[in-house]
Amino acid sequence: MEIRTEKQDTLFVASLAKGLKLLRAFDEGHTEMALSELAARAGLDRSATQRLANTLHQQGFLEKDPVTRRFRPSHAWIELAYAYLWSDPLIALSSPKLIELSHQVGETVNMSELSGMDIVYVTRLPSPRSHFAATLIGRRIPALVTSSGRAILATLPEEERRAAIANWPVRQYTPLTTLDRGRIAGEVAEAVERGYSISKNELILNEIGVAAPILDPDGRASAAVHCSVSAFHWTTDRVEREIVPYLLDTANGITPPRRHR
Amino acid sequence: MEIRTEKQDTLFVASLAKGLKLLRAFDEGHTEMALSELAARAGLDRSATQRLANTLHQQGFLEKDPVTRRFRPSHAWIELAYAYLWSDPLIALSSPKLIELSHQVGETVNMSELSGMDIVYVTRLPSPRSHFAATLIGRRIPALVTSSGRAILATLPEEERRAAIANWPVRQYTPLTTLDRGRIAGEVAEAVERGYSISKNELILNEIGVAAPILDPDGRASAAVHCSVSAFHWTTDRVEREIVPYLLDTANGITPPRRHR
DNA sequence: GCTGCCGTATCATATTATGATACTAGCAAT
DNA sequence: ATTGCTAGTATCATAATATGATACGGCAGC
Repeated sequence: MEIRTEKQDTLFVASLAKGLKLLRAFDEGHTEMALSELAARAGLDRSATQRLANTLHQQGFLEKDPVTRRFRPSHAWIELAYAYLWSDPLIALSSPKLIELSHQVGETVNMSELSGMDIVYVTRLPSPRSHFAATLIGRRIPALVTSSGRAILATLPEEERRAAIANWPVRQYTPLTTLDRGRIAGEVAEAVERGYSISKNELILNEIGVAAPILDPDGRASAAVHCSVSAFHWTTDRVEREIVPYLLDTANGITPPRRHR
Repeated sequence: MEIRTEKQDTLFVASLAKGLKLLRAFDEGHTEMALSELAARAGLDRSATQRLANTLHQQGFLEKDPVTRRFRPSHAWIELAYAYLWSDPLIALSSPKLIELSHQVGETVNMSELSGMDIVYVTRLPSPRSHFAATLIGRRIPALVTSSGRAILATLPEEERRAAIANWPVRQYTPLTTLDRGRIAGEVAEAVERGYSISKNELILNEIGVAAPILDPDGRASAAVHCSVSAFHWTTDRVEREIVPYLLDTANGITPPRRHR
C-alpha cells in the first residue's frame, strides 16, 4: 500500500488520506478530470478512486458532470477558504489597511504568508491591469523567487536565513527568474538593510514586485504586504519613491498576535 | 454508525466522509477547536476524531497548535479555493469586467453563484467601507434573502420560481430581513420586470444591495453581479441612476459557457 | 492534595475497505 | 454495420483496516 512513510499506524486513516490526495489532484492545469485521469494523478487504482470519488461527490466535495462524467471542484472548496480566512487573525487585522493602501497607490495589492518553504497569497486586491492568476487567492510559490518571500526571510536570524537560501526550492517562471542562489542571497541581504524587497521579471515578464514584511511581536515576519505593478508604467525608482513609503507604513501598521511555534 | 442515509454501500467510504465532517465543523464561529470540541461538533466519538484529525494534520489539512493542542484550518484550505477558482470558467470570464465595474462605481463589487438554495460569493472587490465578512469569498447565504439570489431566481421559469419562493430557506440577518415570502415574491416579480434586483437592510443594517443576473446561453442565470453600498451615502434612487446602468452592462457583457444540467 | 477533564496510547475484534474481475456503454477505426 | 478499444460501473469474497472501549498521564481548578 505504502501511503505512509513512517511507522505511524493506529492513528492514521489511510482512506481519508487517499481521499485528500484526490482533492489535491486538482490544480490550475487540471480543473476537471475523468475517473481514470483522477486515478492516475492521485496514484490510486481505479477501484479506490471510484469509491472515494463517489463518496466525495455525494458529500458535496466534488461536482460530477452528468454527461461527461468528469469531476470538478465544488463550492465546498471555496467555503473552506471562507473558514480559513476567518481562522487567520491576520486577515481581519490587515483588511482595512490593505484596502486603504490599494486606494493610495492605485495598483494591485496582495498579502501573502509563509507556508513551509513557499508563500501563499491570502489577500488580493487587483487593479485594472492585473494578470489573471494574480487576482486569485491561494496561489503557492517558492518563497525564494518572490519579493514577499525574500522580505520575510530577511527578518529571520542569519542562521535560518542562510539555510533557507541554500536549500529552499526555486523554480523558473519566466526566462528571467533568478535561480542563482548567490544573487538571491544578495537580494535578501538588501532587504535586510532596507526593510523591503523589490524584484522584477521574476514571476511574470515586465512585472515589478515590492514587498514589506509584517513583523511579529518578536521581530520575525511570517507574512508580507506586496504591490505588483507593470514595468511599462513604472520604474523601480518611481516605485521606491511613490509606493514604498505607503507600503512600509501599511506593513508596520499591522501587528499580528503572538503565536506558538 | 448511521452516516449514510440510503443503501449506497460498497462505493461509499465512511472514514472519508467522517474526515470531511471534521473539515465542515469549522466556520466563522469556530475557527479553532480542541479535540473534544471538534468531536462534539462533528458528531463523532473521541477515538475516531483523534485518528481522523491526526491524519488530517499529518496530511497538511489541519494546523495543530503545539501548546494548546487546538486544531485550525491550514493553508491547504485556501489552496483548494485556488483550484476551484481555476475550475470555474466564470471567474476568468468575469474578472476584468468586475474590476472595471469596481473602478467605475467606486463601491464594493461582488459576484455570486447559485449553489443549491443558497448563493455563494466567488469574487469580492471591497471598497474602503466594506464590512469585514463582505470582503471574504466563500460565504454562503440563503438565496431568497439576497438581491443576487432574487435576481437569479427572476430568470427561472415561473414554475421553478414559484416553488423556490415557497420552499427555499430564509434566515434573519438583521431585524429588517424580509422573511415574509409574499414580499419576497414581490421583489422577485419586480426583478423579472426590471432585469435587476435591489434590496435594503437585508444582510446588514444600512446596506443597499443591487444585483443583475448573468445569463446563460439559454436565458437562465446561475450567477449574478452585485454591488453593495452604504445607505448613509446612497439612496436607492441614486443607486438606480448611477450604478444600475454600469451593473447591467457588466452582467450582460459576461456570457458563461453552456453547461450540462 | 484531590478531582475531573482532556489529550494520548494500546489492543483485540469484526466491520469495513479492498482490488480483482466481470459487465456495459460509448466511440473509433475498419 | 461490425469489431475492438477505452472508460465508467457494479459485484464479491477476503483479510486488512478501522474501530471504539479502555487505560494512562498531565494539567487546571477546587
